[in-house]
Amino acid sequence: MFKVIKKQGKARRGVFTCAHGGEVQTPVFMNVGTQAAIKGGVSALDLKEELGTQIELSNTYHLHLRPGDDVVRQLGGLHKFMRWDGPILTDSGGFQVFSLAGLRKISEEGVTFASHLDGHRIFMGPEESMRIQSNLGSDIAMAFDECVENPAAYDYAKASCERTLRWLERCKAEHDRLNALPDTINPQQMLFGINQGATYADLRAWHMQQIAKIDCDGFAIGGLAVGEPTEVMYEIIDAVEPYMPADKPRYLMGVGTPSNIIEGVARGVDFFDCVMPARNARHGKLFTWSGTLNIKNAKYKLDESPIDPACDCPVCRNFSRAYLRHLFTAEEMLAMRLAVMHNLYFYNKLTQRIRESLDNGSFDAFREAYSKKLAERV
RNA sequence: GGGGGAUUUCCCGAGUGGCCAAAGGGGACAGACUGUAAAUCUGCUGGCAACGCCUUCGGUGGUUCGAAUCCACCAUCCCCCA
Repeated sequence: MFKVIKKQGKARRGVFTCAHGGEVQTPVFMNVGTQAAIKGGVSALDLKEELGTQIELSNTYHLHLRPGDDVVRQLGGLHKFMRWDGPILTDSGGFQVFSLAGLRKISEEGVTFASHLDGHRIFMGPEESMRIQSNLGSDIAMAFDECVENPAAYDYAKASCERTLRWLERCKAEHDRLNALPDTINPQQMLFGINQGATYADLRAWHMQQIAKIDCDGFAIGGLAVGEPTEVMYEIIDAVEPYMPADKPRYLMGVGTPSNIIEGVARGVDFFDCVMPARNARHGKLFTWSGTLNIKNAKYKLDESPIDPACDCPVCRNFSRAYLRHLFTAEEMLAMRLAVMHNLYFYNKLTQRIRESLDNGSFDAFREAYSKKLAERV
């Protein structure tokens, strides 16, 4: 269930309702916990109590491998397993078709992976992905797609997105069947379709029109931020957006930087997710309201100020840059935990401020003030 | 007192006549990261008016066209025998 409550240009302020956790305010940034954990030592309790997280995202391929979706099902589903009672979106494994390109083979039926853990063969097609996600009991299941690396040859991109369309039809049928079973973990699980077509506007538009005919609960733009320049990504969003159903949520998968998110909202996107805040945090790159900084830099050795004086996250309220830098230098695991907490809080706060600006009609001013600034170096 | 071994660029440690400003680690410094095979990966680490020059392998003085590498003495440290 999704409702747009306010618009400014193409930007949308909305409310999305899930079986777990009730309402999600959009635009929203989903916090990535691939293996049912936020990397860097952050738990669902931190997400709930400290970081302002609305939705958590986990991964079908990774949880199928370990601990096994059958195990998660026996333990009562992903929500209970990881102690997160808010909404969960599961990615389908389609991204692994891209990220594990050297370890898989694609056919019409689906994809055969060589496990990145031990090399054993795993077959995942649309039906398998839906069954795994049903076992996980997530609130939103993503369709099984092929995420194609950019740049891609036109003919390949065309054949691939045609196949992804056929896969979506199979996903939809299997998803409906699974939701209707009496012992389904989450019978209210929703399904989002995914648009593909590489960097070709005509393929993107055609594909979007086709998948829009299938009764999904939302639609995603996939296959972006995978090699193409940022400007091309924006052009593709602009090319696809007119064909995305206005009454359903739009999700730009795997994106992105704070600026990407602001620009995505300006182009009509409601949902985002990205590993960037967590991964960059683990590597010492932190986001602030005046740009990014690398906390490992020598210049912070004696800096008693917080990471960001304009931030009120638990880390900035308590710890200095000098302390954070020391923790990184000494390779204390607390360094990663604190850094990840700060960056996730920042991203969640970013979308909160975007929502507030949409509520009071000042989104254009917000975009003007921050879109470029957040990409600068402090 | 006698015998043997060692001293290398921030640290450890290769190098025993020219291909050596000197391998390889570490550390330091800096960068990358976009639906997570990432607590990972990359670059850089004597100086300069830099396609070349200058200084540097414990110190001083030699041998040689040429020395971190060979010789002499000195300094410091380690081991063995008294």
